Amino acid sequence: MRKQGYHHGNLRQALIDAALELIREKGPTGFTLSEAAKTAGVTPAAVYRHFDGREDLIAEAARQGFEMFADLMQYAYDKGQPSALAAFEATGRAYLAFARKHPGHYIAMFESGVSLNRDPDLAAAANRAKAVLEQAASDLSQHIPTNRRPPASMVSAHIWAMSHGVVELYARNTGTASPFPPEDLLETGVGIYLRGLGLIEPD
Amino acid sequence: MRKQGYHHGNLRQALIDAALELIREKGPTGFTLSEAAKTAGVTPAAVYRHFDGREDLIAEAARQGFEMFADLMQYAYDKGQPSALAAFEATGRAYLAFARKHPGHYIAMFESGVSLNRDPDLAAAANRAKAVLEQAASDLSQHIPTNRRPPASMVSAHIWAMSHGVVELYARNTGTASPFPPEDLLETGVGIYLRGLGLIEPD
DNA sequence: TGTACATCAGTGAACGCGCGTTCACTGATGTAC
DNA sequence: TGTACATCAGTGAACGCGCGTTCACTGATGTAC
Repeated sequence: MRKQGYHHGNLRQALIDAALELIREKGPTGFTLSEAAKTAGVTPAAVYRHFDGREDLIAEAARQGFEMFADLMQYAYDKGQPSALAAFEATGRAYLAFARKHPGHYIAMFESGVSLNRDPDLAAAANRAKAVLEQAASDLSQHIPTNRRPPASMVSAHIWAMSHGVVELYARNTGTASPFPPEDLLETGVGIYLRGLGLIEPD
Repeated sequence: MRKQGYHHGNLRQALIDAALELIREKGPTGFTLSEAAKTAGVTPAAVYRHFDGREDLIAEAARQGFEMFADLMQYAYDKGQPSALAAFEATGRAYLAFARKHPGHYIAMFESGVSLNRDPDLAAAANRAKAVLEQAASDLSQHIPTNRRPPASMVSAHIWAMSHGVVELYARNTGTASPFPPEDLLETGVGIYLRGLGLIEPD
């Protein structure tokens, strides 16, 4: 344990990490401030030096998650350029990849019941993530004839919904045996959807 | 309050109803056995005359939910006959309608963390619901040329995922302002998807 | 119909527990002179 | 460099609370004769 602060050395981040691990293991319900403190090797009271309380700790974990999430999707989007289609598909894949790689963050972000509006920083991070997907959807929409073009925000909502659904239903070990790997499910689902938009070839 | 049992008159169902209401209001986290008992006008200990404990009560609420869910989807499926497309679309709409009309049940079923395998009756009810959607997907698949036909269970999983995603992200008052009514979102999303399968006209 | 008895749904008190939070404190770290 | 002091991260004890669960009980309902 490297000491870099006064006593513990970055207890703040250690608490967030402990919280994320507990959330991942036991769900947002199972997470307790006391246990997070214990995991970090510290008294529950020490948490209050860094956070306003239990909710604040979860919110900060969620905020960090949204920052990473937005970064990852932005990176995928950029990497797919200049093809609007490649950028869009990469962004969708980044969604699932993030959920799989950082389940604690994902749960804190979407299942912990924390309000995105409780904190401006949290809201900003969440909006940034949403904006990336909307940008990708908007770029893509340019390739659809105007009269057949759904609003970009609707396309983005469809993809977000399908991604989230796949994560919740099939990318979690919830006893519901997944009939297909989640990645395949999302890939094919988005593929069929894009074909429906007339954006990829029918065959 | 009509008395039809010994003292309370169907306390068992009253407890389930109370649990559903509490789950709807406060989430699966906020639900407590004690409060459900209080709502039903009874001592916490009385719950143990009818259920093995807290988990068992939630599981029973979820089971009843899956029964209704399966019934509703089956009804929608039947009503859409003999058109495979109409049956499929009606089934998808029934999904969202159920989630909107019975949020307590929906949460107990999909967000309470209750394992579908803890009880054979619960598992059976859940499987019945799943089977209806798979049947609808299978009927529909017959209209797709064999070489371009994805497995019916995959189509069913796509629709389930999108429906669940719409419910979780846009049909709940989670502060995330829905850009479109959830019904429209699901309707258009499924429509685009079906077009991608070549099952409805491109225009 | 009336009485004695059996059943069993719900009571009320008690339990041990872990929770989130508060508070005055302590003692290691950092800083001014 | 050395000393006195200020800062403040973390302690440890305490709190009130509501939780799920148990237990011996009570008393209303149902039943046998």
